[in-house]
Amino acid sequence: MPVRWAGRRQGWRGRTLPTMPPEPAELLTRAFFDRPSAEVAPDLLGCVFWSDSPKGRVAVRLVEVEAYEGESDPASHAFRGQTQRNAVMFGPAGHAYVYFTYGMHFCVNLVCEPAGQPSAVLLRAGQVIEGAGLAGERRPVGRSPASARERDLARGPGRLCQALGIDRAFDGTDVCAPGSALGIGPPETAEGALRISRGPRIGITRAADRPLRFWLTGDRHVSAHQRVTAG
DNA sequence: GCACCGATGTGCT
DNA sequence: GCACATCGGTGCC
Repeated sequence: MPVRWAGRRQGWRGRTLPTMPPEPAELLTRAFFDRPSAEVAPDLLGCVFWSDSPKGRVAVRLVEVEAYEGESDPASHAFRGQTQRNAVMFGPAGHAYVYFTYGMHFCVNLVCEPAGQPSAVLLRAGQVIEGAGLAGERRPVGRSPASARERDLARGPGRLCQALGIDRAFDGTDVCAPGSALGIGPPETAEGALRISRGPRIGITRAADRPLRFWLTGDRHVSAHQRVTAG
């Protein structure tokens, strides 16, 4: 009998895991996301995030995330208060905040903490574990070798959204609700103790020293180079 | 492998 | 205007 561990408030790292079913049938609960983003972020590593469309499902195993806080975090979109663009960040936990950036890319975050306390975790990179064919169709055909193309399918926040077909239409999607176009579940298999590194966030200029980026140590699907390790 | 740069839309200082 | 939670190409090591 599988333990309903996805419903626990705490993360599961360091615990002995029960045998999981082959399909990620269980969803992470809203209580899981109802915590500070810096606590949620490392617990998301190894989890399975997916999108459903008429063409099928694409699922990734998350390998790199970044925590963004609210008014205390100058790098957060919520820092200057609520606008139409960032409204979802000010809503309840467990919803997807999708924004458009650099004129051509989307990024997806999962909102943490209760309504009125804006914080979120940016999903920066993953390993495609289901629907690689569909993900490849959505990504431009490059000249790279096949192994690099597999690695690059969802390596980086813009690529991850492209592979999963995520755009602004997904803004506000409840990832904790069964049947949503976006969903997230616990790791598919007991992975043992994951080796997690942390360091400064990427691509920001303000509060660039805070170590709020988390990634799986040594994983080749992580987006940027793993220069800085602080634990 | 690494550095640089242009493409592009949106939301602000 | 300009800064941006980016990416893919080119050129060089």
